Amino acid sequence: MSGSSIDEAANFVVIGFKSGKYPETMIKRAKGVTISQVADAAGVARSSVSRAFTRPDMLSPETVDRIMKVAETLGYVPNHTARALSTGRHGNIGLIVPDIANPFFPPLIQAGQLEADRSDFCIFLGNTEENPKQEDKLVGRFAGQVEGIVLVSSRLSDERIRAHAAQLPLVLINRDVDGIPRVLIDSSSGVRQAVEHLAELGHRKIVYVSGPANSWSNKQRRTAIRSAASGLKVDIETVPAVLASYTSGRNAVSAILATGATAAVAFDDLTAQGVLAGLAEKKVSVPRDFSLIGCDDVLGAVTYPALTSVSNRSVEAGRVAVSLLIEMLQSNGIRDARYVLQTHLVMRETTMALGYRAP
Amino acid sequence: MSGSSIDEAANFVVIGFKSGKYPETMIKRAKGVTISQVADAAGVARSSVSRAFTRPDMLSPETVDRIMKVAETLGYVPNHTARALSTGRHGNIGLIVPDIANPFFPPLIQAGQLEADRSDFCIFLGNTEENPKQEDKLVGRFAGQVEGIVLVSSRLSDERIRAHAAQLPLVLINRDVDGIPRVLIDSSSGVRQAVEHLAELGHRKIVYVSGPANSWSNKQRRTAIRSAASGLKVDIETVPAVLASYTSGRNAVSAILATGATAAVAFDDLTAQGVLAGLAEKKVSVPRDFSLIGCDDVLGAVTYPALTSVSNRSVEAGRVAVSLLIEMLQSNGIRDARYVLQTHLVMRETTMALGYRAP
DNA sequence: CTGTTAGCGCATTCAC
DNA sequence: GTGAATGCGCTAACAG
Repeated sequence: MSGSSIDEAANFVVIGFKSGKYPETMIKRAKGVTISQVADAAGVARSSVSRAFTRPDMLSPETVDRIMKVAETLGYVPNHTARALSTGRHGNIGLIVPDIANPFFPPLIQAGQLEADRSDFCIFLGNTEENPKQEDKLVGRFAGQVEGIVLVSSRLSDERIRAHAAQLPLVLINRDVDGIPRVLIDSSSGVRQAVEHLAELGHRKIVYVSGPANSWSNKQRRTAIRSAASGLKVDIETVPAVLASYTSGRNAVSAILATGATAAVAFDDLTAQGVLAGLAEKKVSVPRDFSLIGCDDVLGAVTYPALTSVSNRSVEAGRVAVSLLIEMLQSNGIRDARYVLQTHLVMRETTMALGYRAP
Repeated sequence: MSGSSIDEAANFVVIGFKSGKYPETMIKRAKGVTISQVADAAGVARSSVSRAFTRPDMLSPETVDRIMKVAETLGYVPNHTARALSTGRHGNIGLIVPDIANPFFPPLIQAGQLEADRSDFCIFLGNTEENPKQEDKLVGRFAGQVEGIVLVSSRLSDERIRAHAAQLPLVLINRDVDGIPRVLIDSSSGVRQAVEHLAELGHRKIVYVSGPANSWSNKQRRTAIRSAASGLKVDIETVPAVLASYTSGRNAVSAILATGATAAVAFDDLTAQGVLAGLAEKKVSVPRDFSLIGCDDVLGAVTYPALTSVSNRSVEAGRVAVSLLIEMLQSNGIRDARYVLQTHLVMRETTMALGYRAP
């Protein structure tokens, strides 16, 4: 293994391992049948073979048929790379996210993938680990081989984003840069509903368990909560959770209870889940003693008690962004589009009327 | 919008939308600075520019320096596609998974991505939606532009897998096809520990809430549970859950309780979470009245009560598979490797000694 | 309808 | 150490 990185994979067991090559039959890879070989075998010009695959309508049906048959038997498959060099179009788009492991993104990626597939585009996936430098690097690396890029929750500065947009078609998700096509998930609408819901239930003091300070969404949510509360005779207190995570939510519980609030809205579902655990530790029952609402609805339906949360629209965001990008690519036009997806409250089992509590 | 798919995105609001082109400064894309332009500007031959980027050691340091400087100011960036056509290597690998939205895969993808990045490879992501035909299609589409592919939990037949492997380097995860390099996550070791753990706690009747019938992992886990139980004086009953999901777990609860068992091991964490919810509905307290163990450890740490589960090793699997593939690519050799990653029980809060229960 | 001719941008022999 | 030619596999005018 010559000190390869695989060696570092501690704790594995190699059951079978044969070094050396495969038997003759397996090592032989179809080393790329070219268009010329097909042309020769079919007795036509190379361009006809090309046409048979790209514009069959330009050829007589019989010719197409014959070429296809020969291609089939020869095992010819068009070389995507060569085609791309010639046409300048490779049918690939890039999708760059900050953190695949965050449950918010996979559905978005999936939806984007599906949409790309509908137009026969392949997806390059990039994960920036929340690192702007890595993001820059990925965009550069993708640049040569994708026709456009969807940047999700970019951590780049507006300047860098503009710079990249000057190089190739770009669509943004959850980032509002003027002049660059973007789709925004407006969680404020859902957050507002959350506050109204809690107010209706009789809660008069609500705490917002905040998320990462540099997050666009966090800012948006905090603002929305404040503005919603101001018209409703309810007090808002903010408790920071440092990171958007389970543990920080759990750690925030003491501070939350200290405020005397009877309900909380958390920056996201992970944080809410942490709060839930912390509350249980302190024998505070949800929703009987305390109401809790999450955001992004990524865990709500699969945990117990089922978490009331704000919908995320990430599926639509992924779909619309990719669709928008492909449309730009195909029409070769750029449009200053700004889609805003509204969210709403998804009611489940973690909220309850205040009156229910022993007075 | 001419009836584009974006129109179908119900429930969105377009706040700003200007059709037409960008102002001059924005529509002008750097239409690809070529090696020739750099050569001219630097007063050298095209080949020298090429060398400056690929084999700087073949040029005098001053020349390299001058070329690089010119390239920089011109904004030249090597065209990946053209290079690929010329060299036959494009530095891309494909990663195909059945379902990105399943929380089991994202960490695996992330790890693979990270590993690829270390060797400057880009990743094509494919999502098959659990559909073999889609998987076949993706492999074909990728074939022209990746050097190798990692197939995760492939739903393809052994024959199809072999056929693809004859076309390009392939590495399998959780699929045991002889002759194809593969990395397997052996959940049986962890499941065995789970049974032993429950036995030590005094449980004498355990039910296995099974997963999808056609799943390699499900088969493996069920077998492991049986064999572990046989040496420990504990009874195993199997309750099917049809799908590996929250709702099917929730629906299985009646059947589970009907067996008279005092503990359960679920096919995966999602199912376990469903069981947890179903149990709570029936006022059965976990872990006081009933012990529960999940599999894959994807939710355990972020839910309440924290779920005892079997580790998944998906991160290592992704890392090792990609590393293996890249090694194959670079050494141009194929090896019949078979890595088996052992799992173990991760104890949290959903199991408890039977004796604790009121007798 | 189909064949001919040029490149796409780069890496890579060869010479010098 | 550097320049000049050739080709990777394919598409796209341009003729016929």
